[in-house]
Amino acid sequence: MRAGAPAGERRLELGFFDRSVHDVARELIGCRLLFAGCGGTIVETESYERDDPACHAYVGLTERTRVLFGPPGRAYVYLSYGIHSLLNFVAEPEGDAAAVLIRALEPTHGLERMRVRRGERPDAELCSGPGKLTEALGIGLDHNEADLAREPFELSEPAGGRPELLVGPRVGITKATERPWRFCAADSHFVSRPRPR
DNA sequence: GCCAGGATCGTCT
DNA sequence: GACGATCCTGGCG
Repeated sequence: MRAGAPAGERRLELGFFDRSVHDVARELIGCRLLFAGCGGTIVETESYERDDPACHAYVGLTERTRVLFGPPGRAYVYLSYGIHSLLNFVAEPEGDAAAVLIRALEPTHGLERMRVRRGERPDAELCSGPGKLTEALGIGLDHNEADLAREPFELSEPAGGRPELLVGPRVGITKATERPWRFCAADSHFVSRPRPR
């Protein structure tokens, strides 16, 4: 028995990711993401599909985008602005490139370790952004292509019902900014930017 | 509280 | 050689 999933919680199967990336992004809200025992509840995601100028796979198959075209249920980690590692979950059947960017967590597990990695600051800011949460959890480029169904990842369905969602335009991009593919938990105080309304 | 600017490096042209 | 799916700091009010 590891620390983590209490009895009765369902782990996410790889099949969860083998469908529309937008459905995956929506249903990830409220799920729990742990990495080596650190993490919390997913409260903000964005979806990126292949026919989407903001998606890295828009340019086609390259060494960098290979993982996006690969099987669903893998991690896609890349470096943003030369500084921050951003975590994505690959979705849709093999051959269809798409991914969900994990933008924010409500921290619930491994708080002490996350505070050490992030430095002393309010817990509300531990994981309230895509670069922040990878730093808090200790995720880096080394974890690109990692299998999300295996250690050290641990993904599980919401224990209660799914939270109410807010949907709006994506953040921090310059192309296809109008597509409503950002999903937030309606009642969360841990999102990375003002919630859409 | 808000905003402008800089850090830093993998990837593609 | 340019460009980011970001974050933090400092300056100003």
